[in-house]
Amino acid sequence: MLLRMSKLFLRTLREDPADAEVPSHRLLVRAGYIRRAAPGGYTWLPLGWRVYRNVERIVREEMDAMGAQEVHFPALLPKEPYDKSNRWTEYGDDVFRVKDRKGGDYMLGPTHEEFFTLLVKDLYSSYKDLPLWLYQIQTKFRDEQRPRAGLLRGREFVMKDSYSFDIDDAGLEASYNAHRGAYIKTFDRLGLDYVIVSAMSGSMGGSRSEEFLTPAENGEDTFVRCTLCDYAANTEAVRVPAPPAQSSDGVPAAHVEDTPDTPTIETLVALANERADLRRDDRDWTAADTLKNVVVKLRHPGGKPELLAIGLPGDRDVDMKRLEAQVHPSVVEPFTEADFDENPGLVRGYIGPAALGTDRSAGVRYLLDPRVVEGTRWITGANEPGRHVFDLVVGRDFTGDGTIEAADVRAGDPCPNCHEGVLEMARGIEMGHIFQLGRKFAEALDLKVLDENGKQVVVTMGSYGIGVSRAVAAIAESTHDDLGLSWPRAVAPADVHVVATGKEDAVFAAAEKLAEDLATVGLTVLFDDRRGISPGVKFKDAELLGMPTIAVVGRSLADGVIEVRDRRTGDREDVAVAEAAARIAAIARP
RNA sequence: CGGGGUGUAGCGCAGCUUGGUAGCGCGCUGCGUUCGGGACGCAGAGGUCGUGGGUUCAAAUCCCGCCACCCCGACCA
Repeated sequence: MLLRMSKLFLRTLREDPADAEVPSHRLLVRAGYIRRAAPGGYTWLPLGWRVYRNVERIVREEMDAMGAQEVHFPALLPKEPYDKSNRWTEYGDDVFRVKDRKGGDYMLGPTHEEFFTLLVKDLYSSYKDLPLWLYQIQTKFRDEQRPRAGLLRGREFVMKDSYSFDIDDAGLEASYNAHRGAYIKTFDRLGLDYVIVSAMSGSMGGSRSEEFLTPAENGEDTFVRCTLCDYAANTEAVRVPAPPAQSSDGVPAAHVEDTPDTPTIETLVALANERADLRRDDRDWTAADTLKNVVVKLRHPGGKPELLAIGLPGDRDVDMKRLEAQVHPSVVEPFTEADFDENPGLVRGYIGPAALGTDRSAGVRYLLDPRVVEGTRWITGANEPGRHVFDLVVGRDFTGDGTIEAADVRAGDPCPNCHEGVLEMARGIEMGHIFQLGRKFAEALDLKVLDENGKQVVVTMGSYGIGVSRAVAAIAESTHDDLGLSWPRAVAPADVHVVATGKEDAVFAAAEKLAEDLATVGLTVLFDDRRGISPGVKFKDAELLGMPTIAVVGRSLADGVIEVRDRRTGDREDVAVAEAAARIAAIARP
């Protein structure tokens, strides 16, 4: 394959596009790989499409290699199957909904669990047919609140989604592990650095779930990993280890104190340490001794609002993403000034457990942070302006309706796995997500098969995704340098970039021969055969475009040599003209 | 969803305060020179100034609505 730049549909930009912030977006546009066509939608140009197809091919090869079978669904999907899984409602504003001329409801598929389930139900009915692994590579649509960063978060993107169907949990575990292995091979081949982290299953329900994250400053996912053991998790999935229950023996009875002008945790702690009658003997009070009660509104998919109070140590904040992951598919809304007016039982700044709990007058569900265990003593609001309760003990003086993982996770927190190391935080781009769905969809859509005893058994499913178009951006993000893109060989739009410099016909003839020789042995060659372009421009373009090997035919041809450069390392070697093609082929196909 | 900023030629920007014939650089076309690190001269092409309405003799410029893009925020009791 020979791509002549004199004919290639390509225009590189000398300056960065103004609307692109992250490097992958900036460089893919500047280098002429993609163009924005719609909010959150991009057109692939010839070089970009070649990268995309390489990524897609690798993903497909690994799926085929593991024994999954490729199918292809429409992107335009009717409503009915989603009614049965309740996701027509649960998706809320995140999906594009359209109507046909008769007024029938459709959505542009954001994912396809229901349809895969129905397809299998349509054709299979015996345990002998399982396990079954199906996948597709499909355009998905999601009406993101804020598309950003080019291909990293678009409203239209390509995803490889696959689904496993098994007769029992052991089968699901095996299918899950098979996918996990295939993903490791896929991301290794793509040249992507990645971390496998424990994850929340989100809208899919189900149990075990892991994400493949590519570490990147511009990533949208925050994850933690242990400095000692191999624990890694998305912050949303972190389970805070609950300390052991404590004895409340010797803790004085709860007592209400006047604490004027203490609307915040800081002012409350300061006052408690200043006043002789409140001071602790052994140490100063800290924010961690206070129990903060945060009230939010939950909007359930049907539309019903519910009040939820979260009790957590005063030195922690509620992490909205963690909270939303816990309450999904309900949506969290802030508790506003107007809401306080409507709920006189809740005193702004002084909310305490006495008013909270489903059995109390305010009727607010009250969930506690796991650290707030039986026997711990707290300073908290007394439900009156300017008054707080001291020595309020969990279990003795109040209980919650349950626990919730909504407090923020911080670097330095103890590791939930080994309990010895501490957590460090990093950001990453979600490249893949695998999870065990269990029987949720099969039950909702009635996917059953006969087992060996002739009994109907609900099938258990797994669901596995790779962001194919996102991977192009993630690879660009993690491999570029100051000069431009720098593709791994496996996905580069061409194996080698042959640059002819100068004006001598002999140079262009030699470059032409080299390019053709390389193409003949099966390499894809990007050939800069443009006349009248100064060498500096060609070199800059070659670096921006990022082919892994650059062959310069120019001045040194007079000495019988061609210069071969490695884009990544910058290493240069002079190779005799006669050996150039063989040498380059050896580099490109080691 | 809230706040801020921006929208003028393919790209990057000026012009807007103070309304009066739409500009600069890059890129693009032609001719000539140059030819190993984003060359130069001369001559050109290219814009319903995001969009819809309003004010005005006159709107890129002033007012209102909408759309898009970028950034920040979303609870801290």
